[in-house]
Amino acid sequence: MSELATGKRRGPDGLRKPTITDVAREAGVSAAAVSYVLNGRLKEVSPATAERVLQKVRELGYVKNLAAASLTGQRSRMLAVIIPTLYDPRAVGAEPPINPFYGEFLIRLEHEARLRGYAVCFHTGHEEESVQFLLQRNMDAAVLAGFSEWDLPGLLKNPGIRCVLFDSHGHAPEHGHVRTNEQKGGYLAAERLIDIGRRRLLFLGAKPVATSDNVPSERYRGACKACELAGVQLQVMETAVSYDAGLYAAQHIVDMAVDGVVTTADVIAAGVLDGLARLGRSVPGDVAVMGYDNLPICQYTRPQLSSIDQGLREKIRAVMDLVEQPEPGAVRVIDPTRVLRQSA
Amino acid sequence: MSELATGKRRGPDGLRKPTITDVAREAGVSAAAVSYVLNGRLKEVSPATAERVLQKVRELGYVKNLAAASLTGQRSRMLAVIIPTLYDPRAVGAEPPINPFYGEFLIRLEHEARLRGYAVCFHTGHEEESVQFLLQRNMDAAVLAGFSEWDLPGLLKNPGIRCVLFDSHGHAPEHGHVRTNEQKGGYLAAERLIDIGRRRLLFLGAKPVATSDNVPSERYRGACKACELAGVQLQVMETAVSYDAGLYAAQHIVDMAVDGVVTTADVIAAGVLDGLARLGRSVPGDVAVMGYDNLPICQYTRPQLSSIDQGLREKIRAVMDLVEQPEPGAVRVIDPTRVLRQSA
DNA sequence: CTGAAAGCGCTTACAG
DNA sequence: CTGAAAGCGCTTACAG
Repeated sequence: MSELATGKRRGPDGLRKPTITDVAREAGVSAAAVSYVLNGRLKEVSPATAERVLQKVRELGYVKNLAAASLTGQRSRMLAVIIPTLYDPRAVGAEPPINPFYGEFLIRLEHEARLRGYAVCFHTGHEEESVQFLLQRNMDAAVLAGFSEWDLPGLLKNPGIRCVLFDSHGHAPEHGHVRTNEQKGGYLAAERLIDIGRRRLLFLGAKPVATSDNVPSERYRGACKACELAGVQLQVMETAVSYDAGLYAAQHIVDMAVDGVVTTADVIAAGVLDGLARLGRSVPGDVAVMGYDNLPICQYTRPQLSSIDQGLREKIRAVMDLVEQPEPGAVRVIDPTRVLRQSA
Repeated sequence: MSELATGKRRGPDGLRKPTITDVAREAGVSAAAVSYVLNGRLKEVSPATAERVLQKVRELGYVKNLAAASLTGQRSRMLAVIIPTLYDPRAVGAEPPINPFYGEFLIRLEHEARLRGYAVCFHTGHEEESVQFLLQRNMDAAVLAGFSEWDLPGLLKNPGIRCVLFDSHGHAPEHGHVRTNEQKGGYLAAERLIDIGRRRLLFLGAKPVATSDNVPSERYRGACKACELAGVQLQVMETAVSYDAGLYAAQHIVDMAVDGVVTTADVIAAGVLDGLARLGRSVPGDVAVMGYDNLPICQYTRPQLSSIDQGLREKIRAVMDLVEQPEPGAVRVIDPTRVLRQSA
């Protein structure tokens, strides 16, 4: 308490963290001069002074307090990632399964962000909570991942928040957007099944609503197009995005006498694979299955999952480009690719 | 530029984010009064004033700037997670595989932290970089995940950083520690293999150095104990923590005529499974395999992986307890449990 | 090239 | 119960 109440942060050794004032005193210059040196405004300061300051910075182990710096209107070089749909809302309370895609996404984004000098915070709360989070912490930008139309308004009409929308749908002309060509992804998945002779296809995924333009719906539309071109039948079944949902769907797949399945996530496909195995069906013999995301788990399943790779690396770079150089209304669409393994 | 230079953050609509001063003016009180209300120090302020302030807060959509608040010595309610070993250092440049365990860890930690009012940032850089990161951003605490003796010194001898060490080894008596009883984990894994009649075991994992006390070494020691008790042979092979490393190890497993494998990560085990399949060996028939971590991928492999569950949920709670109530030198050791599936 | 001053948004003793 | 003042650590015009 006392150490905090005084406003002087002290470590276990009782030492105060050195401030810009300490450095200034030690170097015999003003705090302003130190600030100039630290910010590379070398024309404001003589080389000799700069050298002396740098020397003291090293000696004292001075590190700039970015929270204070951000207060004066500088950028905080901190970035928030908001992911509202991380947990299956139906699984509240227990330990809900997590789509491993988001772990990949977060960690790879942090890597790219760090190279560009940004720190990343992430937040999985909903609407109101996220807005508070962003406003409170003075974030330079927010990466909104997997948002749909109805999640957006609160976030977007708040002043001072620069957003980049990732795999999100909704009207946000002031912000940048990065997404995969989802229609093409759905098309590639269905096309593969058709190419290997399947004629009764099933689309399996979260809310594939034909009237909306969210991610699963776009993929659905792409799959439809492939099926229409080939004169092939496409049924739909809504499921949660989880292994268990896929497991559960297997019975329906058998009942419907389907011979090819397009999923919207590798984890769903993994569940389908196991469900079908339990029911004695062979994959891809009886039913061919396409995953989506091309996660590492595609290698682990038996048979290994054919999947759609969304070009995550490229998307993440596009996100960071828009964070650094905002372009209101910019839309970067990355083309997905098909990765064939054993399941289709 | 101009908007930032003035220090007034404006949104796309040109509105300044309301500050405590704005609220004070509107409510006809001093900024101090608003601060008191906001911080629940209600005895400092009359109920009528409090009501008026709260009313204006709502009206203006005021949100406290936590960066500013943390400057005056308050807690920032922000927490850093540092994970130095996230990427395989050998795989620099390319897109290195990520152990999915860390994604789980991060996401579940954020969930628990959020419930307790903390935001979480994470950082995967090494030593110097991490120290800078923590110092610059005024973090309340750092969760150091997977550190070994040689990574620690720089972080620990810096003033003002409260740390909780997670699955880490090294001398840090001023900080709290949370870990699994790794010896028991190794013991449980080897014991299972012995129980099902295996007599030639192999330990497969990162740096299982018998002289050190890092995580893999502890597990190794546990496995040794089980083998000694049963008079069973235990060989060792060092591998990276990845699917490919496991795949690669399969040939050696066959060459060594081993009939049971203890791994230190589910991803390694997944690779072993596939490698053995390619070589025409059956699991668990010819070789039984134990994973470690009990990740969701244990369900996806064929055969499904028997594994050691490290009680992540409980560990995360312990971490947050120590973040909120530091106890220098506290060591919370969680017992792992064995989860049997098909591979052993 | 250098320093004193004012300000960022917030909090906390301290007088009234 | 309330307000004016000083301060947290930093930055930026603005005089010298």
